[in-house]
Amino acid sequence: MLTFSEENHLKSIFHLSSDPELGVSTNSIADNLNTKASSVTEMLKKLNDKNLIVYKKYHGAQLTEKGRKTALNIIRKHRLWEVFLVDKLNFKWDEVHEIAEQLEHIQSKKLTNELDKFLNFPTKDPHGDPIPNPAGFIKFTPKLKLSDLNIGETGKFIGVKDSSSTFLKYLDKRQISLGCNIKVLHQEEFDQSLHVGLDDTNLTISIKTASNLYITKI
Amino acid sequence: MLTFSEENHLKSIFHLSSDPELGVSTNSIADNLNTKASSVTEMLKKLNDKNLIVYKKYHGAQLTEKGRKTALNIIRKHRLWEVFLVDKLNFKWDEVHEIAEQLEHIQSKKLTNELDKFLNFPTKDPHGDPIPNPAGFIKFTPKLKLSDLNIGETGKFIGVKDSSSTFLKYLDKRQISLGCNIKVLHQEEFDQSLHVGLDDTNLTISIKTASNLYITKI
DNA sequence: TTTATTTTTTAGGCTTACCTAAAATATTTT
DNA sequence: AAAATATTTTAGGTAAGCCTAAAAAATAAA
Repeated sequence: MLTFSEENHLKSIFHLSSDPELGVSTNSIADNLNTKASSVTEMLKKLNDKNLIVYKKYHGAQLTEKGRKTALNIIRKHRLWEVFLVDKLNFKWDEVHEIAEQLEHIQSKKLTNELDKFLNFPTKDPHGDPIPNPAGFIKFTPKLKLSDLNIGETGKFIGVKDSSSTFLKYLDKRQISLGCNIKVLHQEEFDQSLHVGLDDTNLTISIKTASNLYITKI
Repeated sequence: MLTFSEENHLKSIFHLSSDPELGVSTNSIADNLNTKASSVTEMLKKLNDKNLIVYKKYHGAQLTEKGRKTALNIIRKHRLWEVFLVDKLNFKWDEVHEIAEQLEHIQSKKLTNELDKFLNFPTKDPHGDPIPNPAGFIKFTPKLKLSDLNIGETGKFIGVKDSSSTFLKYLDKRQISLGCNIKVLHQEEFDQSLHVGLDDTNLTISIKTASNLYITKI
């Protein structure tokens, strides 16, 4: 049985592992968890002793298979609870993260699996992120950003990079919602902002917004 | 914001307060929470400083109005989650307590109230215990035990005193379930065991079992 | 109403998970 | 490759929540 803090560190390492070959740096974990590097160092030693990560002084941390499975189980719970909150309890997609951060630590295999069944085995959370299966398998879809498209191309909006409540609410306001098709019509030279077509309307979005929208080309 | 330990102490004091005039003893709380008296003393001081209880050295603890409201909110969450687990996720009534002990600490007013709505505003948990409303009001029903009935009287089974998984599973096995009517037919002189009528069948139950079944006379 | 027993509190320790400041190591720049 | 900078670790400290053992107070028994 792991503590909340141990679980949070594992989750953090998972999210920060872009290249599984490279170690995740102490500072980046500290940033991610709003703690200090010295606290992280301490925790890395402990997780290493528990065979959840491989940690070499001054060279960051990598998840072991056991650690990865553990992290994915926490992420599975987090995302299932998010689906529950949105689909069953009338929450908006910008309101669920904090609560899921609490719920993800609840220990009960049966609970997780029954919840999964109750929700009809969802494959994505409300932000478009994939939900790992009970065995810890997760299906990644290649992540193209809207800003990567060329003029004239169309993408289907499948996820957000920034999932802050601020950004999510902004998308709501502009009626940009998961699953919609976005066609890049034109790019302003001055500030790189994009004119895009969405359903029957046209709108202008900043390059910053565009680079936070994940899409698949269609 | 209270810690889990603070919340558990408040809940414990609430459950142990038979007479609201009398203080709850340090030892009884320690027993209830599986800790030691010295740990409880420490916590009582802290809860007293936070105006959640009134604590006088050597004279136990009593909840203040604020403490009572806080305790009832935790109990509300606990019981709503129990209903959720049984009604929506196929849990049995003997499987829900441990998980609800975890879920009761989740902080989100909106979550609690939406869950309440989702469950159709239940008034009782799966063991027959009343669910406090959002304002912290709880409706107690007078608790008569089956063992209090006279021969020939009938009671409706409305709750359990002992809610251990062992006892609950035993009741399942004997098909004694919440809401059923039980008529006391005869009492053995030798061991006080009761012959009772339940639906179309007769069965014998020990006096210990009978004194753990709450009923209302009908 | 003393004495014995039980209950509760105090004193002092331990572990976890934080922290700051200083030292050690790694990385980047010149 | 030496110096400057950035990163990471170590050393030492704090608060919460637990513990054991001893002291103090309350309660029960003689």
